[in-house]
Amino acid sequence: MKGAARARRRERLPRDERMAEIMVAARQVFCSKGYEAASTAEIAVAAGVVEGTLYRYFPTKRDLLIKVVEEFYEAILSDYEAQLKGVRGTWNRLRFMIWKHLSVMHADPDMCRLIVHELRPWPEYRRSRIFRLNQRYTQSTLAVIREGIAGGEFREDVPLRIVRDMIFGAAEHHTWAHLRKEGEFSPDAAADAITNLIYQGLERRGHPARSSGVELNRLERAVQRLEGLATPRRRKRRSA
Amino acid sequence: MKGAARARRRERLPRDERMAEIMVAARQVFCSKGYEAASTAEIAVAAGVVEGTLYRYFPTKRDLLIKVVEEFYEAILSDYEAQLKGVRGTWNRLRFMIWKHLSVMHADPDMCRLIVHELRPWPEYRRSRIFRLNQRYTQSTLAVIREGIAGGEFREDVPLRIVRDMIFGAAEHHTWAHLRKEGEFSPDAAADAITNLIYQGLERRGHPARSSGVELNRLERAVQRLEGLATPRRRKRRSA
Amino acid sequence: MKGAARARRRERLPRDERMAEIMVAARQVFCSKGYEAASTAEIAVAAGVVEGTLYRYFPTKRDLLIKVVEEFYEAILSDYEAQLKGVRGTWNRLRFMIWKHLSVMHADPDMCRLIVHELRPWPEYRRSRIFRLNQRYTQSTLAVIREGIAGGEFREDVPLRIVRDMIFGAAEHHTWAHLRKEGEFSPDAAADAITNLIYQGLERRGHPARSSGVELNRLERAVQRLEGLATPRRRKRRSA
Amino acid sequence: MKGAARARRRERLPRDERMAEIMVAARQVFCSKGYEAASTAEIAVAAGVVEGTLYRYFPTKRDLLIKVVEEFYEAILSDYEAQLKGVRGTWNRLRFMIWKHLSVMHADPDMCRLIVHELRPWPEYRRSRIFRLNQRYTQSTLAVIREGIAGGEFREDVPLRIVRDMIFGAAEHHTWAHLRKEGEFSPDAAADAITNLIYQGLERRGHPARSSGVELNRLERAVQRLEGLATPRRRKRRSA
DNA sequence: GATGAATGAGAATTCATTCAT
DNA sequence: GATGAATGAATTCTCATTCAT
Repeated sequence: MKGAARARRRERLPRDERMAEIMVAARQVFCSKGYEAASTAEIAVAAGVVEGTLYRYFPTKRDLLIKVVEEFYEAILSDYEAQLKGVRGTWNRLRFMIWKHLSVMHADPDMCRLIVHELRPWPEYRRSRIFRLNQRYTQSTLAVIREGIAGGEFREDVPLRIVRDMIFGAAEHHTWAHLRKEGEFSPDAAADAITNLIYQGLERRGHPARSSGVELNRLERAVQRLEGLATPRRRKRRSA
Repeated sequence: MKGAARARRRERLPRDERMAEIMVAARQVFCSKGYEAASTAEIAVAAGVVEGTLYRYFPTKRDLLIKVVEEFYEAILSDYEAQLKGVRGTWNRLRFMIWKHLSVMHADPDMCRLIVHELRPWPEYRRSRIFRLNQRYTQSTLAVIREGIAGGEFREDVPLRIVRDMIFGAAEHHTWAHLRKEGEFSPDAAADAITNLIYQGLERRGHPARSSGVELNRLERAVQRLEGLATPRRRKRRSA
Repeated sequence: MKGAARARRRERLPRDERMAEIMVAARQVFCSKGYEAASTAEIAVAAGVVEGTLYRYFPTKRDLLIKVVEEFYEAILSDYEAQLKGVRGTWNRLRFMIWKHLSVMHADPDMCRLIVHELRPWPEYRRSRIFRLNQRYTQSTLAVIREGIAGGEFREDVPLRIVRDMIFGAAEHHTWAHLRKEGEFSPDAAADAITNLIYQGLERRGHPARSSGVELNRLERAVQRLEGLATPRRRKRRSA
Repeated sequence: MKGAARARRRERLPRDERMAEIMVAARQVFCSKGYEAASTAEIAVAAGVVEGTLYRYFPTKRDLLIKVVEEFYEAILSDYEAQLKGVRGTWNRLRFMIWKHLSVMHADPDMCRLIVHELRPWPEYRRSRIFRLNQRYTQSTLAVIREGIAGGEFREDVPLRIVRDMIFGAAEHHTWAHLRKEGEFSPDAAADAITNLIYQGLERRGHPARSSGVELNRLERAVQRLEGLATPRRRKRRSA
């Protein structure tokens, strides 16, 4: 054992690779035990290095978590803007953003719990890149709402901040049990329900002059859904 | 000095009073420093007892927090049901529940942060009385929605869980910065906006215009069939 | 062994006694190994308690050293002022102070090394009680000099600070090797020599012979004038 | 960026130059942070090399400090013996040595603190070249005293070691606050005061047969000062 | 009922030094 | 000659909880 350890000792890796290995190990340990319960000793063992080596790459345990989460976030957000471009129609675009958000929480509940319950309450969170990445995502979602307003689908007096809070708050609340491994949820169904509720909640109402607006709106939405189906990428995702 | 301390020491209090004193002290310390950072030593000092005494009343520090929060919750929820009885109209009743929730978060951000960020993530939370008290509050809110449905104001296919998640998720998201002392919000304005959005989102559409809805409905059903043909899985989910 | 340790475990002592025991142990360990090399673990073992207990009495290892040194200092200085009262004559009184200082260094070289080499260089030293205790001792010594001036034994232009620096600096320099256990010295002989040198250095000159000093003084003033002409700046300094 | 770093890396320097660069960097880091707080990593960065390179030139961090200090010492002491030759008269020669010592401490307090507080307490100090260089300086100073004895100016029973301790101890004590950046001092004024005190303390006293010795001594000193003024080098320094 | 002395098992972090490349 | 990745032992301080008095 000791011999093996010794042998291992001089397994030199380029900086980037070692860093990646540590981050993989850290992610796994953090996710399975939570930040506090994860000890640097355990992470080091999982990474196949000694504790001291960790500190050559990350100044503190906290920083290590932050880097791990940043990496995760970047991977997640890297292409959603591109994907969004392929989706047409306000309802579909809105649903795409909501569904995407829910899907991430569904696919990686441990990591999301880590972010939501451990990292986000930290004071430094608001100065972190994660916060900014998150803001970008949020803004993209609100941009869709703004398009809806500009296009006349939505009322003009939409309280954007509240809408944002409703969408992301609902997602968080809805996935709560799942993040704790105490329940399940369907990203699809939830995305539909949230999107519908928000959509109808923001919809421009029939002025006296648009008496039949309600039904027309419904028709419009049906058409939009068809448009959405016509978008190849959307379809792929849907069937995934 | 020593004499005074000695004198103090003999201040025997009835069990209830001592307990109350400890809880007051604990609440103050927990709120100002957070659960982890609050030490039993500090709480003991604030309560004017020694650490050992704490353990005569509360088996663990965790239990102490739970008791403190329970007390807070009970005080908050004690009369809202009575108050709700005095409010008429679905919109008003809904707004009352939302506003009440937001007001508590506005008035006592420290305690709410404690609940939301510290206590709720605990595994034992779902078995705690706080959870059940919270459920009762939640159910009361949903009861208002159900009344709306029963009264014909709201659609019949309202996804109640999602509505609940939107309301409470929105409240949480909206007050996030305030709980961290990094921002402010208006309970009134937020309650209005959330209520409006939810209300409109759930509203049954076009009663008077119902007459001309028939063909449109047929049309929409046709569209839905088309969608179903295009993405079989989607349909399955939707009907789930 | 473990059984014995367990048995020991509940050996409860009043606060003062336990504190005293820890300080005795700490003093011994600090003295024999130096501050840095002394580990809290070792001190705890020597004191017969666990490490945690140390921290119930002293907030940090540094504080522990400070308290240990303070106690030592107080014991040393407690009665020297009384003792000084029993000594008559400037030379004797001066010698007493110097001898006392040297004697302490002779008797407790480890502790003195600790103070001189470890504690004194710390930034907090000047705000410590030790510093003030030391000042008091220093002042008492200078008071003797002042008496000598007042009594006409010493010149009136004695540079007190420099005298202080010479006395205590000499003591430190002279005992240097001894504190390092690399040499010996005689407090008596050293006290004599230092006292004599200081005494003669401060002595007022030629009272009886004063009569013939007049012309010589004139001569010297002339020389000083010459000097002043040669190096104007120098003169300025000197007269400052 | 990376390219530049690579380019830099190949900057092969002759052994001496690299060594010199490292020593300059080390000196700066040691002086500003102290020995313990200075990390080899920081020194390496300051020197523009990697840590490993340091160890190609200096076996340990301790050795590096020693070398740095040795270099400093040699530069300081290189010409003082020559300079001393240009100074005439016991008083002046003595003052020159003291003033020189004080001036170094005034000019380079960081380095002196390093020597006095960090390096000198080390066990290896007495075996280091610095110790011997220092001894040489000390001996030169005592040589001046010996000249004074030989010339009849000083008593014959002068305790040389004590005189040495008084001079250098006084210097150290007097500069103490300055080395800690907590105070100032004037090398000129201090040199005058110390020299005078030592001089008078060692002065041969009027035997009965030399009743007027006191005044003559004063005259002698005045003359000596004149001699000092006649020495060109001395004068330069003085007026500097 | 109250005290308060004592526990004890960590856990994160530091950094001089080595040596394969 | 220079690199720079990796080591690894060592250390202070924390604090909820216990239990003899």
